[in-house]
Amino acid sequence: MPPTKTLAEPVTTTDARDVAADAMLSGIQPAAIANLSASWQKRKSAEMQLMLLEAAINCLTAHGYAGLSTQLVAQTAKVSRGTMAHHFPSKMALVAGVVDYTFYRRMERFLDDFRKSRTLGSAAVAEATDMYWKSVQTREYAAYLELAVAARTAPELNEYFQAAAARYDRLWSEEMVKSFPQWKDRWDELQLASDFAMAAHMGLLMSKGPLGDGARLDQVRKLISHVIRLLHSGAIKYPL
Amino acid sequence: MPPTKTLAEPVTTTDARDVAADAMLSGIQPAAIANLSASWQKRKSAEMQLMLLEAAINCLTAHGYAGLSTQLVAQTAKVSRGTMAHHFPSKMALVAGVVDYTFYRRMERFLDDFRKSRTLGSAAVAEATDMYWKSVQTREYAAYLELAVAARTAPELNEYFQAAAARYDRLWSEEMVKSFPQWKDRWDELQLASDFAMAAHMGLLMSKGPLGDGARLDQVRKLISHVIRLLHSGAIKYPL
DNA sequence: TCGGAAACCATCAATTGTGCCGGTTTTACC
DNA sequence: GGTAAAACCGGCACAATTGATGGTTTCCGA
Repeated sequence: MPPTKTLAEPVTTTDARDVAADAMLSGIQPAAIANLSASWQKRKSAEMQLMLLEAAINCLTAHGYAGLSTQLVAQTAKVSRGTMAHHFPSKMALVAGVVDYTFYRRMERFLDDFRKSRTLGSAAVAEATDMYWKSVQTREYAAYLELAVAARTAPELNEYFQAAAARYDRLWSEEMVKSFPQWKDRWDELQLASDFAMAAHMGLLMSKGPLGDGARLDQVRKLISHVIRLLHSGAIKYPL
Repeated sequence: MPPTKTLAEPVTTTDARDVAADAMLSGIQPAAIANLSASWQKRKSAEMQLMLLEAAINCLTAHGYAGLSTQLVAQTAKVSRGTMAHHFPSKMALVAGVVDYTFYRRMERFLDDFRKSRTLGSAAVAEATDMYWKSVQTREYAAYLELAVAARTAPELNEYFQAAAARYDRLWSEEMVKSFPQWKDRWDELQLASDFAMAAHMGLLMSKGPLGDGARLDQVRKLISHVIRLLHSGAIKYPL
């Protein structure tokens, strides 16, 4: 197969793309999603778990980690609390499930958008940056943010979160190398650009309040995008 | 006087600097701090309030907003819960107090450090950036982060937080203009640099976990600093 | 088909958090 | 010097949350 082509080519069918995404994502795929293709009991269980995880994400984005209670999640998912206890024995088990699920969904959604429209050269960098900013404004990312902050002060959650983040980071790195072969020989620089994009966009999201969601926010967004392009073009040479 | 020396020099008196800082900070100074100079009863009340606010900040940094309880704060401050209720009738009143106090302390601490060592030209920009990064790694900033995230999903807190943030932003802008007169005629650019610094450093702090506190983190930090310098030197022209 | 496992639900006990009250000591003011 | 106010303390009642138990229905596999 032609290794340099697999990327620019819009791929033949959506199946092929899904397969590619699955191959990339299989490393962090939650068990519940895999079990969606099993039969009745396992499938029902998987569907229920996904429903509960979705409900938990909704609760997280709406009321924050502080406002997250098992009662609220069960109520949002419209199931009894006893049922939820059957699938997630403790609150921590639920939160851990949300961590894995959120990382997975975030990666999946970004890859889906990113692979759909594939431009070439430096324009691809700008487009990827825009897409990342878009992905940061989703429900899943809001939940991720809550968990990331909560993990800073909750030792048990932190342990689980860090492990998941490390797996996610490894996969993300692979994807970046695969998506930007022009940068392949300058790996450190690509990583720097990626790290910068993540940090800056996260901070930008959190600055939405003070910056007022208007022109100021947009200027910072453009600056971030500009910097990433400068990094890509070699105008900012590495190491600094 | 030799302007390049002011940095190493421990300044004449602390009074002169404090007065300058007070003039700048008086706009957001909490009542409790002002009342520190009153007599007995009012002073005792102010001291108690400050003690409680400090205890609340400690609880916030140690257990997060989700783990913040009035019991824990009272226990940390080593006073009875009834006493705390006398000074802060409700939990919300306490949190509101922490918001004001945190903003004030953050500004005060940065200005204190910043005014102490004053270099000139583009070096001042780099130094200010380093100082800001340092200020982001403090206890007060951790508490601020918790409140900022919590405000995203707690309407009542959000209202209070936004108002405080707006006041803080106004003061910060004045300070920037005063501190970087070279930039005075390019106000939009200075504001952009300031907004970028805030957002990027906040994101960087939150990325400490995934980035592992090592070389990767440091590279991003250097990149941020570099961008701000480019902005200052005019190498990145505005508007973008 | 039949025994067992899994999905599902209602409820209880224990803990914790918040707000509010009465009561005591200390300070301020006339 | 005496009265009122404020600083300070302990405890109660109410609500909310978590984990765990008992019991019913539905589905899988031998």
